[in-house]
Amino acid sequence: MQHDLFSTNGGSEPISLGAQSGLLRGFALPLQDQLLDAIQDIALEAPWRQLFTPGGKPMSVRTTNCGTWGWHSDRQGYRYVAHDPHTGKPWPQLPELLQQLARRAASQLGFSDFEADACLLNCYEPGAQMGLHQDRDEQSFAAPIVSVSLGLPAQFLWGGTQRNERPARIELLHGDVVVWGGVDRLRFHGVAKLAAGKHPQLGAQRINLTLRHAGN
DNA sequence: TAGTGTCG
DNA sequence: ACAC
Repeated sequence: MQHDLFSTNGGSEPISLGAQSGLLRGFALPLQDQLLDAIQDIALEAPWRQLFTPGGKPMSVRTTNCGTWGWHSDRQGYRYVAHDPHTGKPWPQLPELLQQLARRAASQLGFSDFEADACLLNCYEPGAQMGLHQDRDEQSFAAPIVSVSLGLPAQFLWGGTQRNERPARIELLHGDVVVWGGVDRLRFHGVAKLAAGKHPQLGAQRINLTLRHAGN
């Protein structure tokens, strides 16, 4: 049978962030232990590493990937790669558990049959941040973006399609899932500098999982 | 321009 | 908030 892992939070209404985007509060909570185990396994195969922007500046998050495609950044630019530049091996497999979580979350926002082929994992420690940007390295923008928050709370910066629009600040908590697609697919977004704190499971860090359909 | 530094 |  199809498990009821989502029975606790899967039924709550999304908080609207736009016409085709929303926040699912606590959506991933029923899976938290399994998600944390999966992340540990991924990091054993594909270690956390620091990436650099094309301008040569270090990003403040630590990054790894799982799935067919992994997001990578260096002097050459932003792109998806099939092999981990650090190990030369393919990225770890995307856990079925994560695939199902993403599919279910996307479905809640009206995006049916979402199939992630890329999962970017970003680890934030206090002081880390992510500047406003668009997710535009994927081959098509037809599929939505699904973003899972674990660990310390963060202020999500939710902007418009134009960079000059002032972003809203939305607190994201452990277990929250944000989905955006359609007319909201190219919205600028980011994460404000992470405040100090300790999470019961993750300690002084926040891990964000971004699930995307990057390839064909 | 997924960055930092500077100015109201 | 904005310039680069």
